[in-house]
Amino acid sequence: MLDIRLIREHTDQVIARLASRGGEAHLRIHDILECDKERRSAETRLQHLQSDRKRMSKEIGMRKAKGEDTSAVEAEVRALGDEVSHLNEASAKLEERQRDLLLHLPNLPHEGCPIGADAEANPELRTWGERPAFGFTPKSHVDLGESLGLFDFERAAKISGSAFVCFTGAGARLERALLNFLLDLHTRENGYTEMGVPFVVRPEALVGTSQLPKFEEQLYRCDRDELYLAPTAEVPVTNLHREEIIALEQLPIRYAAYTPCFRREAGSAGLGTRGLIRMHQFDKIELVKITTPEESARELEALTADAERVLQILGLHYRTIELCTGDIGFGATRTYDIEVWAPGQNGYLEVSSCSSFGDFQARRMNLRYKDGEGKNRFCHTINGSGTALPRLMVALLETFQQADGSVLLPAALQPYFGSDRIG
RNA sequence: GGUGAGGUGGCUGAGUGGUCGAAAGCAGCGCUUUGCUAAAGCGCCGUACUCCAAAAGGGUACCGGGGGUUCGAAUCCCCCCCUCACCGCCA
Repeated sequence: MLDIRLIREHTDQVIARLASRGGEAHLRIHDILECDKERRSAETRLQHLQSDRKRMSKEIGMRKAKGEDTSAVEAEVRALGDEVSHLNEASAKLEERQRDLLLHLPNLPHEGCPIGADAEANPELRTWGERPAFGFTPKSHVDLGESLGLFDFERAAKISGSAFVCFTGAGARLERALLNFLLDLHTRENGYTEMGVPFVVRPEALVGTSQLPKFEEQLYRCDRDELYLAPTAEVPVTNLHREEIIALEQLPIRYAAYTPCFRREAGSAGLGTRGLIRMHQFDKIELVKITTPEESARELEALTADAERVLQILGLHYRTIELCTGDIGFGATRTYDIEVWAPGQNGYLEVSSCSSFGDFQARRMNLRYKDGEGKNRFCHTINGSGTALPRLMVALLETFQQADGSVLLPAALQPYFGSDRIG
């Protein structure tokens, strides 16, 4: 959520930066300012009336204590009370409208965020490793999975519908090995605290991290209980500290958490295709940081490096790109995507999206810290996948497949999997 | 799911329908005293919004959340949420 004062005082810059996203968000600024103006004027009038009422009521109290008759004043205040409640209602409505407008407004892209219309304009920042060469035509993970018995899409569809998977035998073990490997890496070597969080969350939490109110159709909802299935661990983990004021010494907070992620993927391209690349449910390790404005840029770089390290240790070729203003997510102010090479797809797959949100989420969830001068300020929040599991598995299987159809696992994974190869 | 107890400022903890944004203590900040430490004394010490060009300074709201009664609610009434305890059910 953007600060209404920022919008009020730097209107032109806000409009310009929102416009750089494309879309129509910047066109709503005018309405928001109008609403703000109306709201403040209503509030001021209301406060004057309340002040009068308060003063007169006190007077009634004092005069009653002296045994004087107060019926005339009481009638006067009663009339005032009606006016107060009307104005109060009007002012509350305006405030709600303003909040709703602000909640639908995306974050401002960071000054350093490259300007561009769409994904085509995302600059590549760096690559690591090289595309593996094969003496044969590399297979897709779908074919490898079939011949090695790693997963079963048909039976998953039988129980849950399309775009779900059932990991079987060695596939299930590989999934579990990856989870443990990733959590151990981030907690033992990269300095994150492991968290095990609920997978089902209240709407407020989703408003906090900005999946709601705008992206409701992407979420699985449990109507009876007003709960949603978490689309990413970002939601439960970042919201752990909502409504809190954190002591400066406790920052930065760094969490790593495993959760399954549930996404309806309404309208997504590629949902119908077979394979592990886009599913309604998938496992992910998420890295979340809560920090100060001063440290947030550095912490984003460090978090991105922590995610990249996963691919380096596994020996997987990848590239890191930065999302341009036209492609960056709703709440993000700056985003790096890490894309791993998948030979069977002959293309890169996004396995991690590392973003800084500035104080955008913190404002929504009222997450603050006490600075050196004892002032309460909004925190900055950062998160990124470290990493998504199915696509990592795709890259592993496709990269390390052998001519005989088996898959040789990287050394770091072998103790977790309990063997050096599949098949 | 049932019953009971409770939710007050950073913490502990008072609070009569009226002058309560809220006693007191602790913690924190500043000053004084002291050779230093300790101690004592005095003062300051919530958040959000809003008015004023800004500062200074006003104002309003907030005692878990939302409604209601009243001229006036932390205090009375209703609904909800949360915490704790016990019971039931259950992995």
